[in-house]
Amino acid sequence: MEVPESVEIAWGLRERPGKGPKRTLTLEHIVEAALRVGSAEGLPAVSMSKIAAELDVSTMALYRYVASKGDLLMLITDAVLGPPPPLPEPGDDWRDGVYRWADAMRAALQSHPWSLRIPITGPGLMPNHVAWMEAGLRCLRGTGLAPDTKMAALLLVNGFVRTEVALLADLRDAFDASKVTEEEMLSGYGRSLARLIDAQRFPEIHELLEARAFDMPGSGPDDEFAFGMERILDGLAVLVTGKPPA
Amino acid sequence: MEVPESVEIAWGLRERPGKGPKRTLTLEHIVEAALRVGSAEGLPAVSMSKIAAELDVSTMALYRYVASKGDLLMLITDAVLGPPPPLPEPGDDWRDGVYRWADAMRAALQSHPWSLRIPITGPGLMPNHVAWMEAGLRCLRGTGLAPDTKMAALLLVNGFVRTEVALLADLRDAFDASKVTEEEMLSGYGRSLARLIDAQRFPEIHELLEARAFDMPGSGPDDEFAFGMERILDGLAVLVTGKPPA
DNA sequence: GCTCTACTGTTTATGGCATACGCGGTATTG
DNA sequence: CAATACCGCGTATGCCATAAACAGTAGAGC
Repeated sequence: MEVPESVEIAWGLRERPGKGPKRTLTLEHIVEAALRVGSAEGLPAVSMSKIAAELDVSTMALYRYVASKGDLLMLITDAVLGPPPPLPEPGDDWRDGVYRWADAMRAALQSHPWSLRIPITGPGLMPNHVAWMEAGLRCLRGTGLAPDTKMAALLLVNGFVRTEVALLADLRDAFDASKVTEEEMLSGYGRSLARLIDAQRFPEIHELLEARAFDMPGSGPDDEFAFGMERILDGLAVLVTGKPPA
Repeated sequence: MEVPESVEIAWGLRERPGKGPKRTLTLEHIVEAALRVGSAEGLPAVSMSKIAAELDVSTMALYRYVASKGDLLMLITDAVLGPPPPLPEPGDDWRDGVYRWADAMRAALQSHPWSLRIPITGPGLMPNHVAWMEAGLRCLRGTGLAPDTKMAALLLVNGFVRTEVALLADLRDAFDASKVTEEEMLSGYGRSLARLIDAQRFPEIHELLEARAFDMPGSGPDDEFAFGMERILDGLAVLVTGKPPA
């Protein structure tokens, strides 16, 4: 019944009676400006004033296009996601399909990591969100899973991708601020831990530190993403075939 | 090297020279007050003024205890998590252990869901965070996984739990606002989707809606959590034993 | 053509926020 | 007793989102 206004606008369900003066902006221009601000200065800088300044327009002008800042943020999340990757061919392996789907999502989010700090206010109803959902479901077509199981599986993957990108981005700019190279990010965390922990109370972590688990250069963010995805896909494979994934 | 100040305080590494007047507050009192405000009015209401008012103290007094609001938010996330559940016995099944670990975390987060909107600013260094990590590692002791693999596994589970609780909380208060019962939450989403979608462009979602996947009362949030956990655990089991999980 | 009217972008105002700064007071240390 | 170092507070600054009132503009109907 009550779909938020910005959602209806995004789907083109609101027609404008062309009465008054011509509009100087479009929703797309506004969202683009917001993306520029966010990329340059992070989410806290994404204020109505900054966006308006970017467009050489007064702050309040934006409210002719958007009902509230929250609505604009919803539009931003949709724009960041962008359209989903091409759909898989009918004969393709579902595993490859889901992996590619997740990886494409990762790439999209990673190009605007600050946007992950936007508080989610509900399940996605925006066009790109729905299109991604459709694409994900298509990847799972051959699995024979029940419809709600497919949804749950996609939610699982989606959550993983978001968490992964957010965590990496946080790590990155936490240690960016400390003028450390990317390679030292993890080892910096290890050293911080080592300073706080004593071996008696935290034997497992101590062991981890002894094993230099945080200094290993071999395991970058890409490997971590691949690791998580393989675990999830293995878990789904058990459900699909009842067999181990070879 | 440079551990944030609030982290050092939380670990008790800052000793106070007892010179001046007695302190009227403690960090714990402040955090408790913040939790009360958050629980009552949500994260946006958690402002320094509101917390100070809750304690009958001026706003600026809080800054004698906390370097910034961000630091206070870190303390809040740690308090919400609380101490981890009891460690598993040496002979226990790792699967049960991890599930219980995740479920305990879910319970902790669910009692303060608003706190999940606090932006994470890096890997956890606070006492409870570290204690939970230790507990999780202990659950994985019998698996024989490599140390960094264990970490990756815990991160995977942790991300899932957080995402799941956050999503559920968002759904809940999105539809709370629309004066709808909890049972109608999902079906309300289904109806919104149905209004926006056409069957040609979104055949898979259309099919999902036809199958009434959003109206099924049988699949509540608990089942969804269990589903995700079982998938992840199955995926890990493949890694641990090289065999399917029965 | 003219007027009406809905729509445009703008200015100004309000109330909230985090926090920098400096004050007078207080309890411990020498 | 005096010095010191810390306490809690009041004030002030500069952001922020957004409500309200305003003057200009262009299409609709005549």
